[in-house]
Parts: sequence; C-alpha cells; structure tokens
Amino acid sequence: MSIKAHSIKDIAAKANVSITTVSFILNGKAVERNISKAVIERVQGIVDASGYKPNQIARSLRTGNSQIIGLIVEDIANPFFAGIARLLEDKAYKKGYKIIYSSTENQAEKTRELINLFKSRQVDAYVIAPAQGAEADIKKIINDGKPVVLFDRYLPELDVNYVGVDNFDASYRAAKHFLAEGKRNLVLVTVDLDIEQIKEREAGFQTAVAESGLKKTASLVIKVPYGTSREDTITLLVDMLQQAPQTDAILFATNYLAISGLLAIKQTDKVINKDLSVIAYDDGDIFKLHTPQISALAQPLEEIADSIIKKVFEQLSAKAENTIEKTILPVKLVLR
Amino acid sequence: MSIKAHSIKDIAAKANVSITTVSFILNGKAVERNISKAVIERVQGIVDASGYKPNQIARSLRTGNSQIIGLIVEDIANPFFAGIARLLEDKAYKKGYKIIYSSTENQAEKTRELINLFKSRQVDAYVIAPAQGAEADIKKIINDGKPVVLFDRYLPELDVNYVGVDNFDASYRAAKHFLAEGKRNLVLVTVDLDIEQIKEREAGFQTAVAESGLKKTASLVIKVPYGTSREDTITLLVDMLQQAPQTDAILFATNYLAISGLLAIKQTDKVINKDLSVIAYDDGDIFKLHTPQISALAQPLEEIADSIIKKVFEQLSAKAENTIEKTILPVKLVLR
DNA sequence: CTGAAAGCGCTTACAG
DNA sequence: CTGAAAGCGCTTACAG
Repeated sequence: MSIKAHSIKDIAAKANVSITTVSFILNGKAVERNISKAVIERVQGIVDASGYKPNQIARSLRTGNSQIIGLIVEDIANPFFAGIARLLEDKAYKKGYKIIYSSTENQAEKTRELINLFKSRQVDAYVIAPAQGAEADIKKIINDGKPVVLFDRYLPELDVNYVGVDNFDASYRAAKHFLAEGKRNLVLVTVDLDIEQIKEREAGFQTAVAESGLKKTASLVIKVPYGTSREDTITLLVDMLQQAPQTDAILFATNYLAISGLLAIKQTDKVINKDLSVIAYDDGDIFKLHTPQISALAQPLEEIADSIIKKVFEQLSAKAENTIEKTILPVKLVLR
Repeated sequence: MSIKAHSIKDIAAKANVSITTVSFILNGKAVERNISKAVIERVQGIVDASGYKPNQIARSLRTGNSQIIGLIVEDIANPFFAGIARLLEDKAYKKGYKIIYSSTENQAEKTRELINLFKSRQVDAYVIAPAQGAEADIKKIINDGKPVVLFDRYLPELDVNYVGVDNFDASYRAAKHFLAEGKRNLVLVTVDLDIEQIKEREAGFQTAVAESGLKKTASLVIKVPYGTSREDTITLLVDMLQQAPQTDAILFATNYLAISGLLAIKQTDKVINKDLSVIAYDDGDIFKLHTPQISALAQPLEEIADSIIKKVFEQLSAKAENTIEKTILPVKLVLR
C-alpha cells in the first residue's frame, strides 16, 4: 500500500525537509540549488512511492501560466477542424501542453465569450479559426502579450500570426484544369459568407475563367446562403442543374457543399466524368470512395498543424522579437 | 477608455468596499448577504465597465473544482468521437463547463498518463472511452469521488456509469436481415481487439447465423489485426473475397474497416447489392454518398451524448446517492 | 546545502 | 450591512 500524499507539504513532512526543497527537486532545479544527492533520492523515492502529482492549478496561480492552449474553431466535429485538433493535441502533448477547445458556430459573439472564458482560465496561447467580427477581441488578447495564431480564416485588418492556404491559387488551378479538359460551362458552388477565404476561392475561379477568354455568361457562381439545410441545398442545386443543363464542370468551394452537390447530382441524369467534371474543396475518404472517385483540393493538414504549433512555441519561448508571420501553404490538387 | 482591473482587489479599491463584498456580489450571494442595493449597483457598474473577469484558476484552487470536464477518447479526429465531443461541448457549455480532451490511441499507458494529468488539473468529471487495461486507474479516480462516465468501450470488471449501445442486438439484426434477403454466405469483417464491444458485435452475428441453421462453414469471421494499414487491410480483404467467392453478404464491424472494405470491393468484380449485400457499423455521409448507398448500423450520437452529460451532472450535483447505471441504447439499422 | 515566508487571486467561516 | 483574515498548493527571492 503506497502512502497517499496530497500535497507538497505531505512529501516534505515525510522526507523531513522543507517544501522549498521538495519544490526545487520536483522542478529539476535540485542541481542548480546544490541539494545533496541523498536528499534528492530520498524525496524522489517518496514522490514516486506516493504517486504524488503537483497540483497544476496551484502552480498556474503562482506562475501565471497554465500549460493549456485554447483552441477556438467553428465546429470541432468538422473533419478539417477535428483533424487539426488531433494533430495539435499530439504536438502540444509532447511539450507538456494540453488543449481546451470550443466551437463558435461562426458567431463573433460566441468567439468573444470564449476568448474571455479562456482568458479567465489563463490559457498560455490561443489558436483560433476566427469568425468575422472578432477582430477587437483578438486584438485584446494580443495586447495581453499572449501568443495568438489564427488559421483557416484570415482577418485582413489584424496584424497577427496566421497559417492558411493559398485559396486563390487552388481555385485558379482547379478552373484551369477544367478548361484544359475542354470544359466551357464552369460553375462555382460557394457560400455567401463574406470571409477572405471564400472570396479568394471565388476570385481564383473567376480569374482563370477570365483569362480563358470565355464569355462571362458561360461561367456561373452559385452562392448558397450560410446555414441552408442540406435538403434545401440539394433542392437548390438540382434546380440549378436543370436550369443550366449545359454545365460541364463544377467546383465546390466547401466540403459540405460538395457532399450536398454530389447528392444533388445523383438526383439528376448527369453522369460525373462523362457529362460533368467535379472538384471539391477539402479532401476526404468520402471522395475517394465515391463512384466515380472525386477530385479534390486537399488542405495539407499536417503542415498546417505544424506551422501553427511551431508559431505557438516560438512565441511561448519568446526568443527574439515576436515576429508576426503569415504562412500561406499550397493546396494540393488531387486528380482522380 | 475603460478602467483596467486585473483582480478583485482593484474592483474593491475602486468601489471602496472589501474584496469580500465584491466576491459575494460576483457570486450572486449579494441578497443572501443583505448587501445594500447601492453597493451592489456600484460594484456591478465598475465590474461591467472594467470588463473584469474573475480568475478561474484562483477560484479553482480555493474551491477545489475547475468547471472543466476531462474527455478521453481513442482519437478525437474519429468522426464518432468528434461528434460526441461536439455535442458534449455544447451541453457542458450551457452549464458553464468546458471540455479538455485527449486521445489515447487505445493505449492503457497513455490513458493512465492522461488521467493523472487531468487529476492534477482538477477536472470536475471524467468522460472516458477507455482502453483495455485502464481499469485500475479508473478505479482510482472513482475512489477520489469524482464523477466518471465511461462510454463506447465497456469494462466489465468496473462498477461505474456506462453509456453504450446494444452491439449484440445490432449485429444480430444485421445478420438476420442478410438471411431474410436470402443470403447464405455471410462474412463478418472485424478487428482482433479483445474488447467487449467488438466481442458482442461478433456474438450477435454468430448467434443469428447459428439460429438460421446454416452450416458453420458457411459463415466466416475475418479478424483484421488492430493497426493494420489501410493498404494492407485492402489487400487482405481482396484476398478474402477471391478465396471465398461465394460470399454474398458482409457486415463490417467498424467504420474504418467498412471504408477499407468498400475500397477492396472496388478492386474486385463483385457488385454491391447484386452479388453482395453490405452493412457497416457507424453511419456517415460516406455511406450515403457511396454508389450504391450502403446500409449502416447508426449509433445514436445525440442520445449517447445526452445520457453521458445527464449522468455527469447528476453526479456533480450529487443529489441522492450516486446511483451507478449502465445505459444501453439501441443501434438503428439504416437500410438503403 | 537548506528553509521561512511572501504572494498568486480568489472564497468563506467568523466576527461585529 | 460589511470586512479582516485564513487558507487553497504551489514557486521563488531572500537569508543564512
């Protein structure tokens, strides 16, 4: 039966030393403090035997840092964010950090709340896929001196670390690919959100079309209102396909739009790869398994997570000035 | 410009009252403490104007609870766990709780570590999809008196709250369905993990087959070793299909096996719904989008999350005795 | 080589 | 109606 020890005091009492000594040993400062080998071993032995773990809360209160990174995304159940969450978790864990997460549902109000909540929890760093309108709140935490890394969503007016992908280029290449295939009636199915990411996805598409010299009318941009249910989206897209039967290529600007879109196409007599080329943003098993397989613009999850965590720890260790940096990673066009 | 206030002391000073008074007002105990209306309003005004938020860490240290629920799963990026995580987050948030998560990769060792880490962070409750071998560690936190709810994975030797689904019944019904379709060469593709959940999935299948009076040899159970890569799994399943060409129905015991399995079937000349019926555990868009659509055994995510959170808060409010309860929810067989 | 003591920011039993 | 003070479990500057 091991001796229960609930606090550093118990350990100190058992070892007949002060809590100061125990604390130094626990924090690996025994050598620098010239604590005798005998004492170190005695204390360490008691700590091991008792299974004592320092109370992180007390430590946090004293030191001001929590070893926790706050992660704020739109929806943790979204495969993109879930994937990032997992990778961040792994990488943070290796450095002794844990992750606390929350979903904003793309609401600035909720984002503000979460930031405040995280602040009161003394998180050491923030990783945020921000909703529009959260600029002021994010500015505040930056001013607090805490590391902040934004990702996925770009907020142009904020001078802060950002990790994202080159959406313009991705859409541009997708559209170019359609054109090279000989397609002439391209459609972009996108969402009506006024966020940089989405705007760039449209701009890249439009630019490629413009460069091709196609008449404007030959290309079409459908903006599905944010929050439209899956059924309504499908109805809307089926209608579109019927009204524009000449459509021969579709780029879906988001993953969930692609899923609705594929379900919509199933309801028509259009055959993918025969009547219609399709490319979807954000790759997943779902596109690999689809018959036929669907080409996709794959965000480099691993690289994104790497860049985020690298930035976070750079800032946490605060070596040199905190150089603000925008990292733009390339999207991979996976043709199938 | 609002007045910055970093601690309760600042507020107290500004309002010319003691921190005691501020604390009571902040915690809604003003009335019960008979604090004058004038003071309440003055303090509240200052709090609002300054944007002051109490330091949760200090509060935790003092009160012993953190308003944090620890979530331990195999892999937060797995859609099932990500979905549960999201639902738990929502429900917990409404009660002022946040979630901290970690992935175990199904290792008991990692589970132990995480439990200790969470303990040192003073989480108020644990929600765990446990790895085999974590029994002793889970027993410890139960003895600490913290609410613990296990889900997904069942640990028979532990007398603890559990929320899961009726895996036996689900497999049983799936196999019965195959038999009712006239299928006579059923295969179960499962994983070689020695966990209750998986064992039940096999038992339900075998029982249905046995009841049908089919010769044993007519049914086949393939156990893919845990951790086999997707490619190797596919190879293995393609081989199986070639060696047992009479196979006319396959039940996949996990989501990822189904995905590998569907990819494997694509490599053969078998046509689903013509040569072969397929049912997969854990529904998802991926099966709805597949051509043809794949029938699935859908876990009731929402109900699972509901049951978990209900149990957690029941125990947190500790009304009555902590009645240990096993909740077994039915799986829905979605035929397509 | 080691320890007493202050202090992180709260909550709350006690006193008036 | 309100406040002084103890204490949650640590870390660390200071002293010897």
